[in-house]
Amino acid sequence: MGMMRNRPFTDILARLRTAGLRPTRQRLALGKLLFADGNRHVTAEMLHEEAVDNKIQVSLATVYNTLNQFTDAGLLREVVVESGRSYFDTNTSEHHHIFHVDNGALEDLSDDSMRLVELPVLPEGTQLERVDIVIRVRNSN
Amino acid sequence: MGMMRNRPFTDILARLRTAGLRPTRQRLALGKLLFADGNRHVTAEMLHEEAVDNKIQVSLATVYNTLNQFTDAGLLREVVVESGRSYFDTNTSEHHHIFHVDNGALEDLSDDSMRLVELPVLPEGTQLERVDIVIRVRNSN
DNA sequence: GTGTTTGCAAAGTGTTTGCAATTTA
DNA sequence: TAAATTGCAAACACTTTGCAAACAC
Repeated sequence: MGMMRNRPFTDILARLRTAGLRPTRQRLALGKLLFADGNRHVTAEMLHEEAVDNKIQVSLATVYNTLNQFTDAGLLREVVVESGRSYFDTNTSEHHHIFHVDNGALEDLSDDSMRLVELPVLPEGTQLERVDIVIRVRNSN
Repeated sequence: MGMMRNRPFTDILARLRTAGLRPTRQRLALGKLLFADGNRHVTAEMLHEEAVDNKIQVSLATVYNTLNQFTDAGLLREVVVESGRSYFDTNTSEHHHIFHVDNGALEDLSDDSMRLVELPVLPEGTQLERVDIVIRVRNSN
């Protein structure tokens, strides 16, 4: 039972080690914020603000670097919904998104609620990297 | 037959008028580049370069402004495939895209080659704005 | 100790904006 | 001539980078 308490932290330590990233104070703290509470979608700005609010001393540049390193290591996935802002998703499995254009909120979509009938024929000499589906919604009032 | 030659230009003049945009030299020239040859996907930078190559005197700022005005007027549609770069599509009907991650090329997908089984249930209080599907491919060698 | 990571500030992208000069109607 | 548009340069938002100081192992 007591072990449960520490699982997130321990988990992150292991994740970083596996990814070949030194578990520095900043990476551990950011990882804790990112992975402790299930699926999250954050921008660098959002995560930095959250870190500051939690009295974690880390620069915005390091947040950017960390998000990119986590993404390269497969711990995060980048989601493109708006030009000029990068979102990072803690859910790296294949799935799609709902994007709220009014407030910039992004949520996962359970994969089974939606699926493509069939993939189109890909252009000659290309291979599929991934299919991105974004359902864009706005407040209906 | 002779009339065919001028159709694109005349068409653009009419489009601009309908959209309430004064048909200035720059807008007409950019519109001609955009709409003369069927469906195109351009960034501001690309269109500006093309204009310069065609001896059309227009500033990059005006290209940006024009692309935004055309988009607001429904003559273009913005497509988000990469954070940090905006693409504009001359095809404003409902359709999806193939994005070549290696070279940044973007192409339309015929709508019938692909379709969603069903839309997910939208969050309470929201309405659908649009569904964006991007098939990301890379060179397979 | 050695190599890695951090933080800052500076530089880099892509895009928007203020305003005087120009153009359109 | 009145109102809209252009072009430039400056400002912007977001992101990356160079390098000295701090840190991990």
